[in-house]
Amino acid sequence: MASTNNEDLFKNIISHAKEYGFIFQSSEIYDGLSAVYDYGQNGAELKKNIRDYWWKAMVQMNENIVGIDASIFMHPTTWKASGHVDAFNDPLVDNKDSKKRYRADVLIEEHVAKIEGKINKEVEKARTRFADGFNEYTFRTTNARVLENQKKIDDINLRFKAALEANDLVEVRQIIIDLEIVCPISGTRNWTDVRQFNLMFSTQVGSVSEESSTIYLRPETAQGIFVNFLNVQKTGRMKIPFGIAQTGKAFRNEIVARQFIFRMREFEQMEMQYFIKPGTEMEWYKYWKETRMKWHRSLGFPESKHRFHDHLKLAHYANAACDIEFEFPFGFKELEGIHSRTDFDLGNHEKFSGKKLQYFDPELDQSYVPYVLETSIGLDRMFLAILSQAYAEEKLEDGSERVVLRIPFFLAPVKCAILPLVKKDGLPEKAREIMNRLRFDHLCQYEEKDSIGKRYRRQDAIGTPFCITIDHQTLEDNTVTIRHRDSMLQERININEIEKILGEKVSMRNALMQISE
RNA sequence: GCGGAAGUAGCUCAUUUGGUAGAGCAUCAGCCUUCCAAGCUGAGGGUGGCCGGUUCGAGCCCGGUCUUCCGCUCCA
Repeated sequence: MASTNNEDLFKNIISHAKEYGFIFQSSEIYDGLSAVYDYGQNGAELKKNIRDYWWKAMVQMNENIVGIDASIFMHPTTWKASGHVDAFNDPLVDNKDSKKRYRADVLIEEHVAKIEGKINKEVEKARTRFADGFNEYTFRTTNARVLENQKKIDDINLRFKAALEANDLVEVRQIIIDLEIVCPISGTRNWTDVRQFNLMFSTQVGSVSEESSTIYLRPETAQGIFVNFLNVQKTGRMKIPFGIAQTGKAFRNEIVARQFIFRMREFEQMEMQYFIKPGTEMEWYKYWKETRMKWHRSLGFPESKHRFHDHLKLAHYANAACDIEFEFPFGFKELEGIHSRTDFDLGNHEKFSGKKLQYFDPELDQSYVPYVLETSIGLDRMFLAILSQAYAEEKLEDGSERVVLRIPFFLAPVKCAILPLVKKDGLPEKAREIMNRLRFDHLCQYEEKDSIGKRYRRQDAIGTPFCITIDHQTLEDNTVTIRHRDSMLQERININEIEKILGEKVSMRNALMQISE
């Protein structure tokens, strides 16, 4: 049972998640559906609590951030404007010998880079030869070998661009063959056809197929915010800088979707788009990097578990971008992205919709398209991060073992278990009384079956922070024991103190205070 | 998608040249009443992932298919 390495550990976490009602595979009775998962009774609670914590940290704690809930269906032009129709298509090609898959555009770009390398070598050689009298510009524009290579590059780029624009995949393959590009692994030119993978799911609107039109399930929630920028700004009388937050499902037809709920075809995002004055983006980029990292750190996990990863290669819409990575059992992986999106999105929506999406800045006495700073976190990934960090297999002093989920108290699915020590002598009745008081504020569980030790372990396994046990002494002096999940220690307290203690311990308040410092 | 491994009860696994499926834990009922899992008695639960082939006979051999895990790749 005990995990000896990270691979075992991850497997055990997955089994634990299923065994205790956190995550089930979708449509399991039909053999499941690849890369789609369902949240069970405890998973749904944990997920909701994470979402709530994010929402409160972003919307409730910031006067200038408001939340919306946009639809999953959007006008198809949205995705032309956002660049997803074009940029989310990767032409892929396999080498039949090495069985490795490559992006066709990357193969061609790398080939071009090689030729550029040749040119640079030529330039450097000349520089040493001519010493002081060397003029790089003249050399680059007159040297025969340089010109020849430069023409090669220009020709390739021209041909490749034309092929992409015409969506001519046969031509893309022909380019690879003509350039005699070989697979770095096998060294052969034995390529399959180039295939296109559209990462957006499409469906039909309209009941009759002839009248229907194709629309997409959104691949990101952000566009629902951009198209509502003016609605919210005007009706909320928002002044720049201000933010719009949203949580919701998004869909991507991943070629390879794996690693449990880390990469799913249907997933939930928590995004906030912060609208700012152009030119201030680096300032806000820095601010939100720090602010979002604080949020992650407020969960009390070891500092070494999080790190920033700055993007060198930027997406089509960004001028600066980084990830907050978390060390999952399978390594450091992206949890949240922070992107400076410039005016790319609003600018394009202006272009495609013909509507002005601008903000009048009274200080500057002029209108502009705001710049956007995005924070985008995967809720399911956050769930997995918390689950894998919380999961612990412990060896106790008496030699026995327990599995405990050390979930931060305020995120735990069940906050408190009410346990009569035995199933008679009026203890169940007393326990029910307490349960009926606590249920107004917290999700509690009442359990009377099995030995008390077994019941404690079951609560540990789902991460319940507190167990209230009613024993014979309770009937005499109105006291109970409260047992702490992490230390397994017990205290005897008066029944009237339970609500206060529990209220303080499981409150989100402490964490929120930590991030607003 | 490609390559490798795997799929038998809710979970972990057994059934060894192919002869019509078993254990522990879990679940449920009853007994016991005990502050950190594994006390006693009994019960339910499987068309062996699915489809097909070989065979008198397939959980076991063969083919296909689905799903999961690992590697390649991408992203939240």
